[in-house]
Amino acid sequence: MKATINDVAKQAGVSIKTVSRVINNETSVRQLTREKVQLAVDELNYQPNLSARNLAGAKSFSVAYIYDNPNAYYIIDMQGGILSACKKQGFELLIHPCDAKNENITEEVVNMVKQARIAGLILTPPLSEMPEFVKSLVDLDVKVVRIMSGDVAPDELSPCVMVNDREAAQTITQHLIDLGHKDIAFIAGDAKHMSTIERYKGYRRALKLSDIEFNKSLVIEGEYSFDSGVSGAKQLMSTESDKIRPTAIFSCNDEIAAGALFAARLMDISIPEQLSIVGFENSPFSRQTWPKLTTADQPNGQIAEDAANLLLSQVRKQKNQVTISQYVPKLIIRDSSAQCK
Amino acid sequence: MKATINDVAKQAGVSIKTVSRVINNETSVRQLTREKVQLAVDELNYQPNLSARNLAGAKSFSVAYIYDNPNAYYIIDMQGGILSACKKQGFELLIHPCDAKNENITEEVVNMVKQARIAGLILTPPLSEMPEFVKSLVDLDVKVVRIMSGDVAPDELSPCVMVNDREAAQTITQHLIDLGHKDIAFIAGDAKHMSTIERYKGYRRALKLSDIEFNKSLVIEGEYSFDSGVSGAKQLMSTESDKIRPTAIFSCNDEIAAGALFAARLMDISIPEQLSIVGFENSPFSRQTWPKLTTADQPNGQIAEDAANLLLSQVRKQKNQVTISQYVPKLIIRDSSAQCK
DNA sequence: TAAAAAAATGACAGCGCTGTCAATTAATAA
DNA sequence: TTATTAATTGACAGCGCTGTCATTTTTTTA
Repeated sequence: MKATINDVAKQAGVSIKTVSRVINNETSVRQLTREKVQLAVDELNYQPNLSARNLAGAKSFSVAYIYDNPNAYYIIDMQGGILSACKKQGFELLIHPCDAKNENITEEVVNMVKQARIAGLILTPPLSEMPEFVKSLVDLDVKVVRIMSGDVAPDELSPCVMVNDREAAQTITQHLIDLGHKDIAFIAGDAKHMSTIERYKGYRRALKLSDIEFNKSLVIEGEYSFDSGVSGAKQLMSTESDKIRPTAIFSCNDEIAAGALFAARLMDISIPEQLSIVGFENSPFSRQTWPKLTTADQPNGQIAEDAANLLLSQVRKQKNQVTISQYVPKLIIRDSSAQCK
Repeated sequence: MKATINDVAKQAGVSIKTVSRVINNETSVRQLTREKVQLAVDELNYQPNLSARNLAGAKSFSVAYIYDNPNAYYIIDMQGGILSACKKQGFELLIHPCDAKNENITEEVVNMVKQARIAGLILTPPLSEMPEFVKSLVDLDVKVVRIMSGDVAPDELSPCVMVNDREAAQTITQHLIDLGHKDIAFIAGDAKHMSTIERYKGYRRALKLSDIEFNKSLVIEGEYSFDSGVSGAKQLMSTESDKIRPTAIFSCNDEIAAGALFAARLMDISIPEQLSIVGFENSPFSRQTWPKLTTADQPNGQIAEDAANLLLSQVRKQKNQVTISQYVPKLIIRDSSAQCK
């Protein structure tokens, strides 16, 4: 039924070993031979059997995506991107959801890597931001690529694809400043997340560059949740006598922004007329609020595919082809931000 | 390093074939022998090599989840449930996102099934609701289990796990009726989706059972989107002279409900005082609106695990163990529905 | 032109398991 | 008890591929 390496060898008039060499892109095959084999491969629509390869070979053709993230859209996008890269290169993708807070997570993942003879791993936050965990994996005989928040890799543990939240946050804050806002509040996400820290840094830098005095009372600690946005905005917009009320709020993600939006409405503050609110992430969410959120978008699928390609080139010990290793989320101006009056 | 079947055989003092029999749970192994082998398996923490099994055996240990659904939360839940069942039974899960509207989808999936020697497939809406597509797959040498909306399987093509949207919709409508509502509107999701049809049926039945006259002008055709909710609600609540304005809206899912919620607020209609709005699905979404949505919840992870277990028992040709094959989403009363005044 | 070195190719074992079928052992019938 | 049948076990090939190493062919050097 399905063509095997034997069929190809016969068709091309060479030994199966030569076919193997061609499909593995090894050197030391004459150009002419290579073409003959390639022709047979195409004619028979031959695709090597993954099980056989994994069984016979020293290296494996399986990589895994380990994830723990409450944001399903993020995961799906990432997964799709990784899968796309794997498919193109004839690799198989295993997925492994897990709980970053679980004490035994390292053991769990190490076991799974050994058990399934996994050649490479892709890690996204928060897992990619756990150095001990990453270390344990890198020490294994497995390649790792991390997707992280920041401008450069924080260490040498593994190659990284960076998402420059800082710069994006600076841009989005600048957008508010350009609209004439001076009293710009910041509702933070989980303090432990790199993305929160980076976005905060970008916010601060934008203020500084425009010589706007930083006001600590405008910064609210929070977490990446709707409720955090609600309570944050309430706190910020309360009409206590001596407090500065912001004219704009930078929410650390769209969920927080949505919460802030609602709080505002509860308090009869019209958006964006009386208050500008911006989010971050461009989740589907941000298009379903009213008004639609100004936010920052990152091409998660693309980032993931990039990371996967990077991983696969590692696994195959190819010379690293050029890789864009930093992405800057892009400002998307929608309806929740407006000129400061 | 990792224990193989040979190690186990040596340790247990039997042939590898006998070990194979034990791990495959075949009959015709003496109880005593079975225990000896099991002991060795446990001691060595032996786990059979999937690649070898797939290569050697007639049957494969890979199943796939084919999906096309805009709702990432749904996919992630399903995926998690399936994965959990697979892991427990030593199967491998491949995932395959695809586009149901793609003309070549059948060919694409058939190829992938053949290529990867897949033993079984899980299908969710909308793919599970495409009879031709399902037929093509069933004709292959592959088991299929579908998750669908309805009370009983619509055909004999494959086993199904049913989600009884109709009954749930009836319950949720009844909830509105119990609150004194009589003019209950219905904003539909995509007309092609079984779930829309079923939910509509449930809505109609509830009205009928309470002898409430059905009013066609209270039914709005729509799709599963926020915008559909916005425009639907606007249309329903417009103050044209001769139209009946509903006191409650049944939205076909939470996204529509969120849209309706916003439209209501735009029109200065307070929820739930002047208008009750209910959703369906219990998406994370529904907790992030204000007020929080009354909705119907289905345990997607559980449903998926169920479906996967059903599939695996098929694949392994075991006698079907008992399976719950119908789930009824459960009413969750939150803040968006209240007594009719 | 012959010898040495390098490049290209192939023969073959074996990865860890399952399927087939033969051999052994236990259970039952005569 | 012995013959017959059934239950249990094992020997061995082979799934489709890669790794090793030997062989052949080509290229380079003397």
